[in-house]
Amino acid sequence: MSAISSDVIRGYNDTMILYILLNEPSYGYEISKLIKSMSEEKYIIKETTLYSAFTRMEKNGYIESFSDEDRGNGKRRTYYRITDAGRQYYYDKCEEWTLTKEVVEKFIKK
Amino acid sequence: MSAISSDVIRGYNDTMILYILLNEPSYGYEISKLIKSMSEEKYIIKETTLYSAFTRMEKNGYIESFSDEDRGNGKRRTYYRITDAGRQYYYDKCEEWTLTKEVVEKFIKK
DNA sequence: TATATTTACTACGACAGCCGTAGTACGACA
DNA sequence: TGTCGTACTACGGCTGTCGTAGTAAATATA
Repeated sequence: MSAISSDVIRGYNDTMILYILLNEPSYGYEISKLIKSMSEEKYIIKETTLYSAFTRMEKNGYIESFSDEDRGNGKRRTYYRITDAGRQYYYDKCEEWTLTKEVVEKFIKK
Repeated sequence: MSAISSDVIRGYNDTMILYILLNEPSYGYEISKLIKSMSEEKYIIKETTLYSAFTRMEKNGYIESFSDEDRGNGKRRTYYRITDAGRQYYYDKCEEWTLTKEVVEKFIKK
C-alpha cells in the first residue's frame, strides 16, 4: 500500500486546506499541489473534493473568496482567505485530532 | 470538546470492531460496550452504525456470523467471528493508519 | 505556427458510511 | 405492573467523496 484512500481522511480535508490558508490566501490549484508535496506524494486530493470543500467552507464562514486583480487579461483565479471562525474551527479540529489519534491507537496493532 | 464526532473516525469503525474480534468472537451489544470502555467513554459507536458494519463486513467476507445455542429459550444473540480475510484487512488498515497519521500530522498545529 | 500539456476551474450525479427515528422482544428487578 | 437493560432490525436522510465530463486560457514543445 503506497497511497492513502481518501475516505480515511474524510473530515480532515478541510483541516489540511485551512492549515495552508493560515499564513496567506491561496487558490485551488496551488493548494492541491501543496497538499501533494507536503504529504510527500502520499495524499493527492481530488479536484472535485477540493472545490466542493471551498463551497462548503465558504458557506460555513470559514473562508472568504476574492478574485485576483493583478493578472491582467490572464484567466482569473479565485483566492481564498481564512476567517477568524475558520481559524477557530481549525484549532478545534487539531484538538479533535489528538483525541481521535489516542482512541484509534488503542485498536491498532503495530 | 469531550467527545469525538464519529464522522472523523469514518472508515475506522470496521478496524475497531475487527480488533475486538481478533481474539474471540463477540456480538453487537458487547462490542459497543467494549469500544466505549476501551476509549474511556470518548467514543461511543451508534447502534445503527455498528450493525450496518456487521452486514457490510460479512458481505465482504471479513466476518462470519453464528447463533449461540446455549441460551435456552432466551433471546438469541448473533455472534461474529473474524475470518482470515478479515485479519488481513485489519492489518492492512493498521498500516494505512500509520501512513494516515504521518500525513495528517503535517497539517496539525499542537 | 500548430499541437500538447499545464493551469484553473465548473457541473452533475452516484455512492458509501453514518446517523436519527422508530419499533420489536425478551428478561430482570422493584 | 412498569421500568430498565439487553439485543437487535428497518428505513430513510444526509454529507463528503469521487467519477466523468467539459470549458478555456497560458505555456511549453515540435
